[in-house]
Amino acid sequence: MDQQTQAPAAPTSVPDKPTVDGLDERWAQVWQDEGTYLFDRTKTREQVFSIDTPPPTVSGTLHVGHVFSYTHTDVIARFQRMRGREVFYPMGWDDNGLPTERRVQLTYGVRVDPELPYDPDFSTPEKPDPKRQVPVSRRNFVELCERWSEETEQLYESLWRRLGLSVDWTQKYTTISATSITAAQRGFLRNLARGEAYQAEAPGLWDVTYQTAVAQAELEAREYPGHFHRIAFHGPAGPVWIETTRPELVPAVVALVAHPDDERYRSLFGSTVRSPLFGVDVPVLAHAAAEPDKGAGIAMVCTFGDLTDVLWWRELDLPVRSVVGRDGRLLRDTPPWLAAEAAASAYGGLAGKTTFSAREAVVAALRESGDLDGEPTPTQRMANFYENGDKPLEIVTSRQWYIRNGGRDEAMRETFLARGRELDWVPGFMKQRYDNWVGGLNGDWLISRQRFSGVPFPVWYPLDAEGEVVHDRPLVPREDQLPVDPASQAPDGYTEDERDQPGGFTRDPDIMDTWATSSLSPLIVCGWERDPDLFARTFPMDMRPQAHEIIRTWLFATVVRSHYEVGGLPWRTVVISGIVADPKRQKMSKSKGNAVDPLAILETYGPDAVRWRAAGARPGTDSPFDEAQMKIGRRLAIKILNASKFALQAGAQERPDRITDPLDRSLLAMLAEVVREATAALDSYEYTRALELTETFFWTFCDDYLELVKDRAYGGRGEALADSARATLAAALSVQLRLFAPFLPFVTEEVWSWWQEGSVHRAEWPAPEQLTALAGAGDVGVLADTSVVLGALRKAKSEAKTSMRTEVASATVTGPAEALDRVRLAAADLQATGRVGELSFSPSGDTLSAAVLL
RNA sequence: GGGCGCAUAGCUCAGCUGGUCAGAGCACCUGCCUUACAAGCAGGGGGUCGGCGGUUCGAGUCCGUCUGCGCCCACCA
Repeated sequence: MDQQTQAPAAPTSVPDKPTVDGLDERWAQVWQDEGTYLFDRTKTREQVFSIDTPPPTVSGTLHVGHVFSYTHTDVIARFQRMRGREVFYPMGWDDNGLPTERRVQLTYGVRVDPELPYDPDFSTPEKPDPKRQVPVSRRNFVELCERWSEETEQLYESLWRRLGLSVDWTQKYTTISATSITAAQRGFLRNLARGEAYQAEAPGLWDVTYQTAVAQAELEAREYPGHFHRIAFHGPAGPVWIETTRPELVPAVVALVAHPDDERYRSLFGSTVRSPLFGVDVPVLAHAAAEPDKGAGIAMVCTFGDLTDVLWWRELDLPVRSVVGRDGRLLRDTPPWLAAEAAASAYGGLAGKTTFSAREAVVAALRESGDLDGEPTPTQRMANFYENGDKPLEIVTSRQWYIRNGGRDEAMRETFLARGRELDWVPGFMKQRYDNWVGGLNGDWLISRQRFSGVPFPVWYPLDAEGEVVHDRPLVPREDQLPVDPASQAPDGYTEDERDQPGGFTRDPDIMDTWATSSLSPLIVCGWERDPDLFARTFPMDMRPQAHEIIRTWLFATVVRSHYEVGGLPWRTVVISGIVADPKRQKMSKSKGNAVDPLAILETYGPDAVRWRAAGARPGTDSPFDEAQMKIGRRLAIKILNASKFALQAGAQERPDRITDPLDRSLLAMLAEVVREATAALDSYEYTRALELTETFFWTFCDDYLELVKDRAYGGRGEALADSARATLAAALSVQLRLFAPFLPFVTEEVWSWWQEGSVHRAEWPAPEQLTALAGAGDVGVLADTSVVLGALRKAKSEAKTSMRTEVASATVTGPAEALDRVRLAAADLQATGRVGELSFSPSGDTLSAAVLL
């Protein structure tokens, strides 16, 4: 215990009218000037608490949901810092990839035309028109992405400073920085060298709007209106009717498939039927994945209409007959299997059409040929969409890069499920999401995107004498050459003039998906391969806070990458935040127009109030946003100012040897228990409980203890008893300010500055042992029972509709003898507070109460 | 269709391993200018803990089941 034994000078800087307004700007500045939250990298791994903060994407805006979840993390960070851990708490911005591109397209009204040359004098359109986007060169576009990112990042940082996040801003990172690119390329090269990354040409989900492949984790199933069409195929024994929602794919048919046990079609298995309009002969096959009660029970397999088609194509060894191109239109050239005159002419009317208008054309032709039975019947079906797209995904065959994640390997999947079990999940049930996702993977992780802004694959390919790309001999840089831009740098052994020449080289055209970079966030921030000393002090990290909707992406991908690079988990604990909904329980989003601007809320109520409300939302629990709640937090902050002012003006002094009064000791015994429980709660990330405990105690402290002790502290019963009260006030205030500090950093810092040295945020977290030592044999029951009697006195006055200053002629306390003994210990304080003339005690019954005569 | 979560006062939520657990805050009502705070203080009313079964001496608290709500995943014939 390092309590002072001499009385310190009386506090002199307590304002007459304390206010919470303006505290945020003042203290944010001080913390920055003093470097209060700078990370001390001389500390060892055991002394460090490291946090893998989610980098918000700069493609959007920060809303109240972000404010809540980042506050949760900050509460933990502040707690750990006060407990003596050196907190490694960097902040990142995700300015990489397609989301940023989308944002830039919309904001500036531009689109990339890779053919255009760079225009150094380009300026964005005055009034962006999403319908008529201005074509710009790739380099101009990437510059616009950077410009957007920088502007947004500054806004984000100022909001976080305003909120009081205790991040070390010197550790800031972005996902498109040279450091991040280097890490992403290094990680990829190592995955490639170890065989964890591979390239394959295969059918995959494709967004025709953005013209890029899309990963399983970015899918979203949505309802999509369509029509069932009943269409005839022609067999030896007459027509075979199938139902389809995609008649435009009839030219791509490769087979009909029914369930092997389906009596209706059993006789057809092995035979051949002819497609309508195009007259292509296709086999009728049996496969267990066919569902007899879906549609007609026999399905038209087109390569490719959906993922089931891909399954049948693979398992039944069917040919590829793609008709939908990357732009979502039917191929302009007539495919070879439609070379016959009638087929070619039928296809001629479809070539170059969108799938939508091709469908209309095919339906008209089928109707005319008599191969359509009845009229199409409307249906709602589920279709896969890219989560940011608005057209259903097509399946297109393309060459892509993958990282093995267990999606095609049972044993590996089990490995990653085991990693999930090693991880400490808060709350525990969120692990289910991870298990569900990993268990349901149906392919490896697609990491390549056919886009412009992002981390390029550090890969070139040789071109043979005919100028054909030799994909199976990729050329890669050495790690010490990273980061590389294969679009402007030539691989070793080649010169730039050999680019795209026969016998020369070409670059890999793709960039990595943003998750391929952000999945390395723990490695990037901890200095993997860049700063081994930092890495040793910070990795594996202690905590990953994140939202539950990105368990399948960010969390899982990070586990995969870390497993490959270091053979272990990237962090010990993941803390999943809930969602902030509007008062009607709708999820907040900008598109719904119900998103609340966090800056306005911060300005109205102050950051402490907003943080208080945020801390009321437990991990993993969704919480409605209710502005009325902010007022309560604000009131708490004001109360802390006023109560502290009173305690200090009453002469609070840290003199532990003076604490002798039973009521004082009772208070400290009670507080010791609060500290014990609050600390345990915070240790297990239950910050809400810690706040509740602290707050409940604080209100008892204000309403009962401060009132009971007022007279004595002012010297009403002599200096010795006054000193006991003053020393108790000092101890209790000091401890409570520290308990509140993680939640209400501004107001606690303000009060701390009135009478203490340094920052409360670098002060030592209170220990229950220190308080129990001060409390001695203090009995929590003394204050508790005295409060009961005080309540009876107040009730009597309240019911008499009279002032609390009213004199009480006499009061008789009744109850169990032990309780009466406890109240006796505080009788003098009770009498002074309640203005009780005659106080008597009469043991009876087992309920403590008081008969009051005004 | 598979999984997870939630259902306790008008509102937002606590109630951990079953026995002072029927609570808190807000809202509401009634009072009080009490020199820390009127953006305050004191007091008060208000719930058969979603329904139905079961285990138990005893169940918001455990089990089953049903209903409703939310989320994650799957679902293009």
